[in-house]
Amino acid sequence: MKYAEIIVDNRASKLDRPFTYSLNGFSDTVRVGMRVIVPFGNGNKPIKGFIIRIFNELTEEYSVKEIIDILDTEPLVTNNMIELGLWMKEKYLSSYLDSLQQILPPGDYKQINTFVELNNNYKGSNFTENKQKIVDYLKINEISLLDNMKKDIRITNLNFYLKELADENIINIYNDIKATITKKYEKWIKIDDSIDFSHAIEIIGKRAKKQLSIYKYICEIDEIQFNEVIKTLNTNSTTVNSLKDKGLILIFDREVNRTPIKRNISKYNKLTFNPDQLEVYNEIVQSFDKPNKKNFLIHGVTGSGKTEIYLQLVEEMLERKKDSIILVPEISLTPQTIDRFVGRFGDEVAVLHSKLSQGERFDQWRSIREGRVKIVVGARSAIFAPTNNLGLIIIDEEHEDTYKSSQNPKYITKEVALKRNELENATVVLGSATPSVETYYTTLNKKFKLLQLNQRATKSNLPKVKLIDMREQLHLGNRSIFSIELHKEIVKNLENKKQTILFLNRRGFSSFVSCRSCGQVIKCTNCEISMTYHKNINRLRCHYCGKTEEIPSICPECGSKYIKYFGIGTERVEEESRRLFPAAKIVRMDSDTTSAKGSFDSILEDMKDKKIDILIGTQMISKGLDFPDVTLVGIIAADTTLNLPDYRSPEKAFQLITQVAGRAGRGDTPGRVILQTYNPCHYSITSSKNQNYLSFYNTEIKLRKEFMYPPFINLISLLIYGNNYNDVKNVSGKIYDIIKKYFIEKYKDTYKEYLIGPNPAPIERIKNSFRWQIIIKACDYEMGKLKDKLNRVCIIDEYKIKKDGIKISVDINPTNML
DNA sequence: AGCACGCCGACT
DNA sequence: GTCGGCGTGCTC
Repeated sequence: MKYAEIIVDNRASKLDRPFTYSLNGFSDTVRVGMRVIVPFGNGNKPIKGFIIRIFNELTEEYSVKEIIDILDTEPLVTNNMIELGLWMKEKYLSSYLDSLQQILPPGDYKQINTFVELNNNYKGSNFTENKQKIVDYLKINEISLLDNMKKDIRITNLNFYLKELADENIINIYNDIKATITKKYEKWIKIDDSIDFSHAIEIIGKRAKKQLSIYKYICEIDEIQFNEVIKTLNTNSTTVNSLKDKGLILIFDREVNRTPIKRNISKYNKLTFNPDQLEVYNEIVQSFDKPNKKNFLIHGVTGSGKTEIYLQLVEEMLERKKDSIILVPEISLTPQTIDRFVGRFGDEVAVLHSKLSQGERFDQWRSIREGRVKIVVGARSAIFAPTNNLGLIIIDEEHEDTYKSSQNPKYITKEVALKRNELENATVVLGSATPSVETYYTTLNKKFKLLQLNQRATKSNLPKVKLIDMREQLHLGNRSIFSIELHKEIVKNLENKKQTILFLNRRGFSSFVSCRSCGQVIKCTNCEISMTYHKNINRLRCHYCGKTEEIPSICPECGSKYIKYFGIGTERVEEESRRLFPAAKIVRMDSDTTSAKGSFDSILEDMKDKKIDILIGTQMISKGLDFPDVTLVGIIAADTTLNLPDYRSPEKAFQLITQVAGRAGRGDTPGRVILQTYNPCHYSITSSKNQNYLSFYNTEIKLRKEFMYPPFINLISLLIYGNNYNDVKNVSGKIYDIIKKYFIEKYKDTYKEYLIGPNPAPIERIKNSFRWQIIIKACDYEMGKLKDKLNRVCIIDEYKIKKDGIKISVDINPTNML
């Protein structure tokens, strides 16, 4: 007899474990990776399940049920991918379902429905009241979906009565798999013109205020997507539907274009390597033929031509009939990057990025699974691309935060890539101008082979960086956001018809607003975060929950009139630039100006065509952009990232400055960088001035060792959050006490160095949710035991400490500790 | 998370 | 005897 371990499709944490079923009649056809329908629970409700293991002998005695049906004719994914998913579950303490979701095809394209109908030749009457209700319902509705039935007749134990009726042969119950059409249509709304406005207002009535505002809104724009109305007006489908019921709007289906943006991408021709590039390339290619594959880190300065190496490695893979996955951070998944791969390899590339619709994503996934494309370019989740014969994984800009998933499973892409390689015997190549401290450390410890590119590919020199101490500017009487030097350089650049990039890692106009009389800072009422002034909407905005608010004219705390704006954002930089350089063409690029689809691309297009003199932006402009006419980069305030309460902030500051500086002087004219700071002596700043990675690394790694931070130790962050402050605090305390026992045993009275908390998180409240934190420091060898403990305390909730509305997030080696 | 079971109290 | 309400415990 054969049995299968099945993960059942139910999000309850208590059900997140394998259940064993007998395969019985399906033994021959069923395989690991297929979905099945199984009877579950007391009522044997048919639900979906996913097979993760098949075996022959039952080791424990318990009654097993038989599976009802198989949903797939072929496994959805390979065994390797399932193993990868199960590995992630252990590694990052996530649920089975969350981990498997990553490796399964995007979206659920089949649904199971249970139907109920009256038996044609049923006889009988004199039912008890509840049974009569059911029979009456079925007389009207004929074949009914069980789910709908439950909504319509509210009887407790409905299933019990249904079962009795079925046993008495009065009704039939069966389940059916209904293929939901892969999303080709979207719901749209338009106004029914046959009703004039004033009449419509009458129909809506005085009480339905929300409906009125929706109606007015749609009147203005004529046609709009259903979901968009709900999102922008912050309403729900019921409210919108009631307008439909009143006959005022029409809801119709519109076909969605499933082909991802097909622009005319010109051929991107093969470039000739310089000697450095060739050496790196050869070293990697030679390793392909060796039985024990090596992994590599390419540490190459900005503009050293890493992309061309990637391209030719991929080409080599194609010749070997093997697949490649190229990962890039989402923000550098710009048309520029895509163009290079599509321009070189054409239709053989699948591009996976966050702007794809569900259907597009599914199409791409399938074309990879079916072997129609052999190259995948995408953001972090592309590491799960279902390639058939993987040979190479490239992770570009390896140090980027976006390679750490913020949702469960909170995986680290690099680690997943290494695991995939282990399973499929491929090669991993990491690339960065500023490798993460952890990666560099492991590289020096021989986990990767270090390959260096110290020259720019075009032989242009790295830009000269000039450090400006902004405190001195103040002494000189310059209170502008531009130092005298930066101002001079911009003027010079404008005269020479060269392009300038101004970088500031903060959007909005001013970073906070406070009262000069009492010092009160205006904070978001949902989050414990100071609000940012946005001049274009003339309101305050919270960058965490997005809420906007009027600017108070008097201080809400003390009533004084002296409200003042402090700190600068990109909007302010834009305004100052326009004032100082009225003739220049100035464009600001941050998430406020690029929310509309295509605006990002069009700004880059304008930049390329030299329609822009000064580009102002946030992180968004720090990565991957390659414009030969940018000769000046101004970093308005290098300190913004430096002062965050996170052990990684010096590293992030160094990386950001180096990356931004690298945008300058990529063409023939040498580049200049003006770096304005209030901390000119900080090692992050001085190292980035000289673009000296090693000097930064050597200082940083010493500090990490001294203060016990990764890579010398693992950090585990437990975040306990919920709307009730006391519950959050109490649950945090209880968790802490349980873990404390474990740590005291081990470390006696020094345990507080390894178990920190429970404390309010640096951001105490987000969207009205209170947040407490426990930080654990753990060595590699004790991770297994500790994770098991955490799993039982926080996830399975063995000690029954969870409360309704309280959630716990476990993050193994988080990148974001706020 | 459902769902059934068991117990209790209300209503008939 | 029948039903609803609520607490508890289980799901291969």
